[in-house]
Amino acid sequence: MKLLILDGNSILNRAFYGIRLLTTKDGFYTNGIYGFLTMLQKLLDETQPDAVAIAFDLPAPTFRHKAYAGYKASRKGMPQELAQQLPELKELLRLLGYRLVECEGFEADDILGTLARACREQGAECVIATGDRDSLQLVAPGVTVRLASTKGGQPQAAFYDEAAIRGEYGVEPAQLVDVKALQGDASDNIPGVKCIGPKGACELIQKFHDIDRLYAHLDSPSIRQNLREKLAAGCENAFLSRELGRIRTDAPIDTGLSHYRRAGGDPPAAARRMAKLELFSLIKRLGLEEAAAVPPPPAAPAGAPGAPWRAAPAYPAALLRQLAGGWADFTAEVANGRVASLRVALGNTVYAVPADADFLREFFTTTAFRRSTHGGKAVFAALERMGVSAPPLDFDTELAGYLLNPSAADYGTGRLAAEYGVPAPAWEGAAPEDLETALLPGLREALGAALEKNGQQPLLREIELPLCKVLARMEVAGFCVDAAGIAAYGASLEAQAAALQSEIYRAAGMEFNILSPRQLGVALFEKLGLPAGKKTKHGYSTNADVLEKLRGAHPVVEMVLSYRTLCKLKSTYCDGLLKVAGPDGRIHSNFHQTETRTGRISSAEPNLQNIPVRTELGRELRRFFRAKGGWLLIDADYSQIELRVLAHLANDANMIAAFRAGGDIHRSTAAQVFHVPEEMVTPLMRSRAKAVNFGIVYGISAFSLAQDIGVTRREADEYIRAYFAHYPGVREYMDRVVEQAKEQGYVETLFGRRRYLPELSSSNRNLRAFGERVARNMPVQGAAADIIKLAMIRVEDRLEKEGLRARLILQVHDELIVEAPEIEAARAAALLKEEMEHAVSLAVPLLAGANMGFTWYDAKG
DNA sequence: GCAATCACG
DNA sequence: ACGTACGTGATTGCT
Repeated sequence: MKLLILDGNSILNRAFYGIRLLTTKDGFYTNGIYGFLTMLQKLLDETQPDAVAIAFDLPAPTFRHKAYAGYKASRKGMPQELAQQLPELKELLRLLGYRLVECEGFEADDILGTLARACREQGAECVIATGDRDSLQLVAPGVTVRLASTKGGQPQAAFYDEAAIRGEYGVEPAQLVDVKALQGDASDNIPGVKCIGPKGACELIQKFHDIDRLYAHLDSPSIRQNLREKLAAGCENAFLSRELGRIRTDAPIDTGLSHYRRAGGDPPAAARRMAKLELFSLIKRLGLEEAAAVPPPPAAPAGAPGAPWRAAPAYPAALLRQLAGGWADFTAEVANGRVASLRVALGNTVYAVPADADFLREFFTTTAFRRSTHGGKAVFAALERMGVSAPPLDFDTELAGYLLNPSAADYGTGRLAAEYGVPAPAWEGAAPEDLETALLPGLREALGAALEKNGQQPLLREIELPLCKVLARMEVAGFCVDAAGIAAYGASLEAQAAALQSEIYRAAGMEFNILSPRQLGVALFEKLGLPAGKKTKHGYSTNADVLEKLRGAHPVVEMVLSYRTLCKLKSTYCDGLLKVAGPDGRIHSNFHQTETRTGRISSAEPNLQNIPVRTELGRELRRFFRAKGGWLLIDADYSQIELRVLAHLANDANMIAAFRAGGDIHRSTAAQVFHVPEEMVTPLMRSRAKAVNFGIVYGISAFSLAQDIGVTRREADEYIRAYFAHYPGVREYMDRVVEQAKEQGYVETLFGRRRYLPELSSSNRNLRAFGERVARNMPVQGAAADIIKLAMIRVEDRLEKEGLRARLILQVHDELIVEAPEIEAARAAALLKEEMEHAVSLAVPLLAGANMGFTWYDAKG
């Protein structure tokens, strides 16, 4: 028999402070629960116990409080973020079948002691898991303590048996209580003897065995006079401390060890509770995925909700007839980039149909029924490759999940079903792909209702669903590249880097890996003795900001900066892009539609939204992004879209007037901030004003603005003050949006795109400040994202309606790139600019500039 | 798998 | 007194 005993409060504490704050989308903290259950699972794996007892403190005072009024008096209560997790954790543990032990008047420690004693008396083995060294006094033959701690942020665990304690303290476990009697314990407010620390206490107990004998031999010549005086003065405290520190072994609890075998519980209910807490990775780790699904209601007549499901083959024509007037909830099987078959859920049957282009054309264009799937972009991409053109879908469960909460980790069907309470289809032994299809009707209804409640249906219908198709077309189209040109450019970068490398070694007087921040730190700050600035977790910071300040200090600094640039361009861009260039000579990025928390799209594998442009060397890369033979690129970008959105949202008369006047907004801001007429604005003033404008959108602080533009904090303060004085509407708007976010728990864009901000109710001020900045920024960045999405939809629509072959190939947040046959280019450019500028109507005009060229380099202004 | 760095808007 | 701009993705080094 082996019993695992957990010190519940101690482990929960460790978990809470050891793991960064996690919350559900509406702000319930879960990091302690997550950490506790992860740790418990690890303990079970490690110790393989036959039974488990989990001890918790009760809030009532214990005998220790009665014996000593100061006991734990200095201890602050649990922060509210932790306290709210405790009842939830206990309930989860009960549902998982664990036995919790609490005892009025006693602490968890005493429960551990009592159970450990029961194990010894009954010849059972016992492992105590805790984060508290006090329990080490319980170590005995058959009783070990697994002590959890954190070392440099990393969780550590140490096993203590008798030998380990002798090794570390030089005393027997039972003597530790005497050590503590002398040493005291600040965290429990146990006094001990003044001026005696851990070392002195151990030495004395090693010599005298316990405090009784120590005080009996206080006149011993081996004790120095001033130590003797301190001991004498602290005598009463020492004996009181020992009583406070001694763990009791007689708490009135159940000591029948077999009663702690795991039993009962309700794992499915536990899994559903975890799903509500959005602890999906935990569900997976505990192997409860199946159980997490909401159980189907009891059997019902075929076709009714809850009736058993089945799979069946279907004739295409018959299926189309059957779907008429209703919804087609489908999944598509894509093979070799083509749609091979469809599965359609209808009346508790999943019909499988082989797909050819004719059937797909009918299925995806008929107005006889509505279509919904999970992740339609892949379907549209496959249809595009098959030459099937289709209107947008009517629903998409993945996109709906994203709109309901853009901060979720993923949008898997199982996860969404658990979160939104969609019952699992009643289907024993179903194939996974059938099961997913069968889940879709219920998911569509639940998510549709949630969207409706939020007023987000238009956002789905008018933006995300049509955009999904545009993105698919862009992915399939790709961007033509000159692979040979990239390779040659890469070879030249490599040669430059190699030359620079030897120069750096010579200048530094040593060879090391320049790309290793650690080794570079040693070289710069230890070998060369340059003044170290900021630090990172691992040592010196060596980022560009730090090195920039050291430029003049040593010639090697500038070389390191150049070396980094060259390596970055070579590895990320040349090597990276060549790796993914397709056999068609084009690069096909993936555009992620459910990735960002603001509503932007992102680009990956490869990322084409971060191709260098700010420095000339990097910008050269854009010469290798080109139009195919006989075609041209058109690059159009919005001018100051975020500031224009801000002017509109804040309804600030001055800012609106500035944009309507059509001048240079940064110049006009500079004139206001520096109290000079516009003609007197210098380039430096303008660039500082530009930084202020950016900062405002990001939720500025004077410190960061000062850092960014290299002025004192006081000056930055003054700029911000002047800014708000001249744009009072902006200040009012910023205050209003934060206040509203705190009331509602979320912010939203003009179009109803939401982001929940649990950070705003944190007791951590940094986190709260972050939440406030996000509250100011998201409605601006998000609305700009909404606007360019609308523009993309309208551009593609117009190009198709006007019968042009030109098409969108890339979006870079405020910039659209179209590839057009030369003969269409002028028309396409005009159309592009027009649709971008008229995507929405704001209080200020939207302006877009368009350029043409054979390469991206030339087309970008 | 994470931290540090750096590319973009 | 304290930490400090919003949103991404890819690469490298290192545990």
